[in-house]
Amino acid sequence: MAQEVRVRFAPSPTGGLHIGGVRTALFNYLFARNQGGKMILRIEDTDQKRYVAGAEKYITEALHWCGIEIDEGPEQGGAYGPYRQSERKNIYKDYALQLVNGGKAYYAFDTDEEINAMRERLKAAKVANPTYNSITRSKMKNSLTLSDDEVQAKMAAGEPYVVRLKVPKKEEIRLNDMIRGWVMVHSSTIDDKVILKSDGMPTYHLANIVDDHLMKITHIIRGEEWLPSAPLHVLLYQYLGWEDTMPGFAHLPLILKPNGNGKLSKRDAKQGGFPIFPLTWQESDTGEVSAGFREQGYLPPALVNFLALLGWNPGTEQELFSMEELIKNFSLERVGKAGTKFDIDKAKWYNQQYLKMLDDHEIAKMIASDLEKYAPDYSKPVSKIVQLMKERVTFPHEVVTTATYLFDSPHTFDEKIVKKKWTREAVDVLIDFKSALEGLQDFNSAPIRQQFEQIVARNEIGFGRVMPALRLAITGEGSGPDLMEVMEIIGKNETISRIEFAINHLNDKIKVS
RNA sequence: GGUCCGUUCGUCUAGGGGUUAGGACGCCAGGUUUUCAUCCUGGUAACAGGGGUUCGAUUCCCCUACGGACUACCA
Repeated sequence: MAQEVRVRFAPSPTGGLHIGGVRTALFNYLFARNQGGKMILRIEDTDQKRYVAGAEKYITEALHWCGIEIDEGPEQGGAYGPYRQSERKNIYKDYALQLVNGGKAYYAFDTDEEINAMRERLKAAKVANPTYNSITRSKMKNSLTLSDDEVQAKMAAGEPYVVRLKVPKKEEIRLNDMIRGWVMVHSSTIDDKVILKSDGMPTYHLANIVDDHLMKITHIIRGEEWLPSAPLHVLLYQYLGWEDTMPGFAHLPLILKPNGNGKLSKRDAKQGGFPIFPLTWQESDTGEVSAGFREQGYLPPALVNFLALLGWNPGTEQELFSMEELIKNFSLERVGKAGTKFDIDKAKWYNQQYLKMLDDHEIAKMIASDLEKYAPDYSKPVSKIVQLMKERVTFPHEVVTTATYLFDSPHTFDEKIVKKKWTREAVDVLIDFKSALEGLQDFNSAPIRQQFEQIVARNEIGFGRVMPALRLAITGEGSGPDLMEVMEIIGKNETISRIEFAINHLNDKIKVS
């Protein structure tokens, strides 16, 4: 029987979850579900200096909002916990020790100053890439150069030390990435990475390998930024004797700036006026707020669909995928290699598509708070407004914000439209139309339209020459949804008084010609 | 600088030794003597460059250019 697929999303709780992280989580999730496997959430909080309170909660909430379900994690528990690395501190130390005892790692006592001095020395000697490595370690203060007694004495004296991996001098390290194929690196280009810090915490490299092994992770799906250190991780698997159960690697392409070069950043989001965080995130120290997709009105399935197609494609011409369809169709083979630019227009398009699929009453629920804000006294059925507006907006709140004239008479009139469309002939028809409305009993869109058509015909004028003026009078704008519906919604009295007001107010602006 | 990864319309991408190089977003035009939006139809627009291999290369190989990531006791 094939082994159960187990993947993990392993963020570091150092702040809000970036959209790239969400996509990584999503791809892990899709792969896991596609394979009938498990999705594990592991919190990588080994750096106490960068720990941000609230970040873990944010991550959990964000994943939940996106519909990414966690099978095992800090909240759910599971057979391989704990799922926070800070709570696993002792485990790592044992493995570090095992590596030292097996001659695969060593203690190092060098201070920052000593390491810097070494780098300066090498730089002066024109060494291309000065690092703590198989060559330089012989000149440093570590358990390879010091006698056992000296090492013991230092440790007994409480001198701080780290554990460094003893990377071989000349060896080829290969790994078969599921997306990129074979990648080969010479060990001489890898430095003797610190695997256990002086505070007793592991670095990413050790913690990652140990946890993935202990948690029986079968596939490591992560961002491309990890590709350069992947060979180091392979080496670690070899040294720990876990090579035969080493997980498969899949390094995802990065998400890049929409225009220009480099990877997507908070700055781009600010400048472009679009979110890159799933939920709004506020920096606890600076108070800086980053907009969230959720708060901007993006629908989770739209974001998920957009993100899934950022780097992956189904190989067909289908564009719209529910989570179930994504799960069914997902495969790592169809993930691209090249970095992808972030295109918010496409995200908006997806949102529009999903918004249209929503029931009116669902949208009505979503805009309740907006309605409260813009029209607290509004008492008519919201479903009418939703019906009228939903096909023309991208975000739920726009149902309210782009049609404020549904709740309040216009305060201003679009100057350009006034200049072009507020004509003598149109105003004359409007006067006629107004008095006709006064006698109209059944004030619904159909009879209103009928009335309007009759008057237009009677005046022997084109529909299009009056309509813009009427719209201007009713809404103050030059464009919008079906006007007859708008008049029905605002009601007879309001309609008449708006037409009246416009005629008086714009009297001296009538276009003659 | 070094190591590694990458490069098809403006963007996301399909394809793959012989194709009118396909789709989507965006943009433009038409349907529309009622605008805007939706919708439908159509249009615009791409194989980074140079060498090979081959009857034939966008596809395979090499080089160059460009882009990206990494190069911490951060993940």
